[in-house]
Amino acid sequence: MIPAISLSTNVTIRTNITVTSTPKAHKHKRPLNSTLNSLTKAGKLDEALRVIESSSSKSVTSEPNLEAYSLFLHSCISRKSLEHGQRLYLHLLLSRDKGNNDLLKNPTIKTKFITLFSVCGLIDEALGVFKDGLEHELVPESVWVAMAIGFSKNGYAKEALLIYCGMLSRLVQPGNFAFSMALKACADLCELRVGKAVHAQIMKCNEEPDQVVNNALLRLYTECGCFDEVLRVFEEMPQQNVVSWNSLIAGFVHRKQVFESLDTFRRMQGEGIGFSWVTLTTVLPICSQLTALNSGKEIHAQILKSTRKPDVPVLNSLVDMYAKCGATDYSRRVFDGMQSKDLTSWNTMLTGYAVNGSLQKAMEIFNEMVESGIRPDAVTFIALLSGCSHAGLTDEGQRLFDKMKKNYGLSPSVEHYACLVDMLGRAGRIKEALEVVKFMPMKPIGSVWGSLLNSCRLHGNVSLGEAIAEQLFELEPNNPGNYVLLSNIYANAGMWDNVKIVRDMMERRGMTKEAGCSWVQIKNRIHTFVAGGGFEIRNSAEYKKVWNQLMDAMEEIGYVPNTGVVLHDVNEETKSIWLCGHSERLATVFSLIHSSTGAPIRITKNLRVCVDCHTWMKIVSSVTRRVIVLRDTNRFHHFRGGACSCKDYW
DNA sequence: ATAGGGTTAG
Repeated sequence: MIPAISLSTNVTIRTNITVTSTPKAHKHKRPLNSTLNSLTKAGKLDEALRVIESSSSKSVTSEPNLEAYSLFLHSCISRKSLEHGQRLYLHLLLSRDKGNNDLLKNPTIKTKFITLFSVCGLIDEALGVFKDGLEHELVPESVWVAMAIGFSKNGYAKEALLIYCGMLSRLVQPGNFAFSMALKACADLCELRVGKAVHAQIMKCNEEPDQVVNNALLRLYTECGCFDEVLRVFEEMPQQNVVSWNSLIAGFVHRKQVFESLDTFRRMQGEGIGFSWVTLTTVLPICSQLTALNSGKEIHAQILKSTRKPDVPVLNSLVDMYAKCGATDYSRRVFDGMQSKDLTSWNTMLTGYAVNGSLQKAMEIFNEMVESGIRPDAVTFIALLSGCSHAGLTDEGQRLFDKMKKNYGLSPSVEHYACLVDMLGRAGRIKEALEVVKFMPMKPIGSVWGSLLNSCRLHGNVSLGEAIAEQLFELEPNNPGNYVLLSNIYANAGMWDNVKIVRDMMERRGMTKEAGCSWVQIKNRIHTFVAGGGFEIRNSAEYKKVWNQLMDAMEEIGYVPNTGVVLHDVNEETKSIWLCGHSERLATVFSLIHSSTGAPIRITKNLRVCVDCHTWMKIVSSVTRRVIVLRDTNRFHHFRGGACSCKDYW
């Protein structure tokens, strides 16, 4: 923890700045400094230190000069070599005690020590250097900025902002460096009010704000959701660079305007700005979200064409993009080609397999990961546990849950307990699931009750479902999904009166079931279908032809629609007509018409797939001999030859 | 010395 910084404001400000004079030129000094500099430049820091340490034993006048120490410290910072820096610090302290020139007072040296300690994570030490003599000297901007950056980089945005305030209270005039640092701190804290105050100071300042300051403003307003301000700063700044454009894209992502963000990315290419790895790590997750495999592949091609080496985060998001498009083979190829991997790389690959139902492969990745010395974290286990849950591997999942604490020292969070409860409930072991809820060390969150409610639906347990729903309605009164689950339970039991009661309750509370919506990317366009809509397409001759062919083939197989999934009390015929209008079916037929033969069809749905559509898709995959990958809110379904990878367990 | 980033859940 950081000690509270006390920056007393009632300090007499001295007008005469203490300038530390550099040691006077001496005939022995030059050779000493040049040896020191060449040792430092060669990276021989140990030898350099020996020269420094022995210099003081001879005579005062042979002390190395400021530039030599500066260069040495610069090298320590870029190598994050704490040890060498600490030894120099000690040396200077001793030298000061002997009454020599106090170089620790020098702003350049001070700045470098603060930076070194903070890049090494020793923020207390950095603060010590900063505070040393703070009361008695007029400290220039650079030192304040270095300290603030130190706090900021170590995750202490509030402290960074306090440093900025301290600087103002000492009447030190902030420049562009200080402004951008302060804006970053405000952005990290979502401190719009302070951020706007800094913006005002910038406008009043004589110095023109540079590109970095403008970009920091862009991020501040993006983070705080002030999109109008983002657009204004973007338009008004004299020149936008990649970072500015990245902020603009992030701004659209923030507002969930995913199509606009993709358009902005395209515009940026059109204007010859190009992209940076950060651009791609902003855009690739959009492709993941949209299952826009074609766009994702295009970006992959850009990466391959680039002469620069992609960094780990870009490749991680590429692995994720392919996985979210249901193409784990591609993910694996990228993953295997990575020269260095971090924890996220492993988690992403593992999660990709888990959500696509390849739990065996996920376990293989897990074992490889452990063997190569990477410590799994909480995310690793959430992926594994939810994977086990979906695959129905309850025993394996329970073993992992125990192993998590015993072998890896990770105490399970609510989310891990939610997975465990889900796993037991799905397997029909609802009593055990309830026991877990009773004895878990924290209060259950909505998702825990939610998964229990879903288990009641899967296993037709009406009375328990009612009890759980009551809890849930209190906890999450405005989540329509919970009401839909309860009415599903009633509908499956044929209790149509109760279905109506739930529906009326929803209406009274002003809630509507989210409309089913599916989409698919064909070439570069994403086509969206809403349940019961898409009439222009459904009335086309092409659509009718394909639809009728499918219906004939299905009738031959003996498919009968399962109308139980339609929750409204209408006659059987209307119910089956409504089923035909389910969005995933519209998207499927559309894809059959417009995609190239042989290629898998990839559809994404905003809700859970309904039982009847699931059956329907299995048959379509069989009669058309096409692979259909359907991603719903829960998991992936890979339909192939009449069967689904989820083994009807979801 | 200053601005921009990726993974998990019913």
